Amino acid sequence: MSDDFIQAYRTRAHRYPKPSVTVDLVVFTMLEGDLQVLLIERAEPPFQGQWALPGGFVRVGDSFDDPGESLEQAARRELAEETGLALEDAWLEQVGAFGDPGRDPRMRIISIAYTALLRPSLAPRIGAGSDASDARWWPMTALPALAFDHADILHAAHLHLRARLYSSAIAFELVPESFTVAELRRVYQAILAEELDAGNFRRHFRRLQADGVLVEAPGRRLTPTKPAKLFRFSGTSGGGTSKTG
Amino acid sequence: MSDDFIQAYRTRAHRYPKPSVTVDLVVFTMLEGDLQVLLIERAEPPFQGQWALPGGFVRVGDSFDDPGESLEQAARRELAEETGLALEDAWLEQVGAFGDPGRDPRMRIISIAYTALLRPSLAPRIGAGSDASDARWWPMTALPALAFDHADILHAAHLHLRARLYSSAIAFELVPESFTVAELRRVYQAILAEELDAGNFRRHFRRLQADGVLVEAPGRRLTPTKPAKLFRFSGTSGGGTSKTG
DNA sequence: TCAAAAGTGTTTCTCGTACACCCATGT
DNA sequence: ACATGGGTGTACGAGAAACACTTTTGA
Repeated sequence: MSDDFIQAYRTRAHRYPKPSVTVDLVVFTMLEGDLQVLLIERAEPPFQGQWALPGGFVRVGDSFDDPGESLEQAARRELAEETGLALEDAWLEQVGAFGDPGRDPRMRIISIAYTALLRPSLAPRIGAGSDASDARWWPMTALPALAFDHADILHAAHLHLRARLYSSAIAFELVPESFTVAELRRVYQAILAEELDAGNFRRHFRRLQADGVLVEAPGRRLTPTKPAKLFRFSGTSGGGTSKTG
Repeated sequence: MSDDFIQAYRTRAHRYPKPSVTVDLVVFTMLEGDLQVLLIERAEPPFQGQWALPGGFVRVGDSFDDPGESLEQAARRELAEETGLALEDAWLEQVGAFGDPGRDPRMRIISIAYTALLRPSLAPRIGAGSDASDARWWPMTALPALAFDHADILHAAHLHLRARLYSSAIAFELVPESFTVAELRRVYQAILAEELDAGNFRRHFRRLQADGVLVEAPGRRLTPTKPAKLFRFSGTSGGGTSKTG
């Protein structure tokens, strides 16, 4: 195809106004037995002082040499920037696009939402720790009012997580390297937001063990009462990603 | 918030180049016993002469008076334009966002993919009928090479459909007003791309009937052999939509 | 010794799967 | 009469759910 054609096309396309495109992140972790989300306190209007999902603009690139980044790359970059951690292998999946006019009062912004899971061992290192930080974890059971349409996005992300809990290796992302049956069960309970029968969950656990997904790990976890056996995830996958780019 | 602030923000945001945003449609129907997709033959480069998903730019609106359209509105508008039919109540769900740099060789385009279902009674009215048309139905079992990353999008849409088959009223969208057990089964089979045991499917059907989802309809379907009972979907829902806007 | 959590077992019900079989009809 | 597809019944197994129970520890 000719450069002329490309130029003509671009001119035509530019007649239509373009939206800004951002990625928003719903970062979950397990803290204090609760499923928690990372939120940022907004320092500027609109919604000044309210809490919002972390996120930022997708880098598009304006030259032939700079093609810009993919949506998932943008999400991973934002995740690294917001948490201050190197998280190349974090679990990340796209939730969907949110683009209602008026969702941002300033201008038309279409946001691609991603859900990420942060291992609980890393979670305390962001927010809550440094007092100067405007980022902190919020338990799903006690969320503040959210800016923009972020409550909708968070809700969709939670549904996404729930839907994939049993068909994906999600739960193992929210548990220490070695974990007990009860610890994994508490992750399931936090994601599903309902109690699970300990005995029945044990059988589910057994099946995972029989399938080779889980194997025993050395040592015991000292609990308030009876010490519990330890297991670890034996999956070769380092954390899957989703359909889009 | 002040107009000054908005203006300052917009100026800042405009420093970054913006992508174009489109919606792409994966329109399925049931024709000749096969699941089929609506494709458009490209008249211009790039990918001239190849087949692609229908779609178009999201109307963003550039003034305060014109807020533009939502993503779903854009998808419905394109659906109506491409099919030439009034389809306000068609089943439509978002699949996800596709935004890899280079997916369109001309410029950075982020596309929000939607899946739609078109009743088989309406399907023959577009494509194939008028010889001047560049749109036609393609069976999923014999697809042509697709332009851009549309093969990926189509694949994701098919997965989406499969995943929601049993948890949504999808199948009833692809069947006549009254239908037989075998007709519904063939829809399931087309979507799942696998054979289903007729007897077992009948039991699934029975459950739907017991739950009040399906009710008997008057008359009989004359088949090559034994006439079959007719049923109809008794759902009050006119066709659900999904998470985003 | 008592509470609490780890860990085991049992029973019931539902559902998916496989498969054998009867029934009605056009050719 | 017979092939074809509509329609029915049975038998097995996996797994969800409810729940009673034993074991091991710290306090």
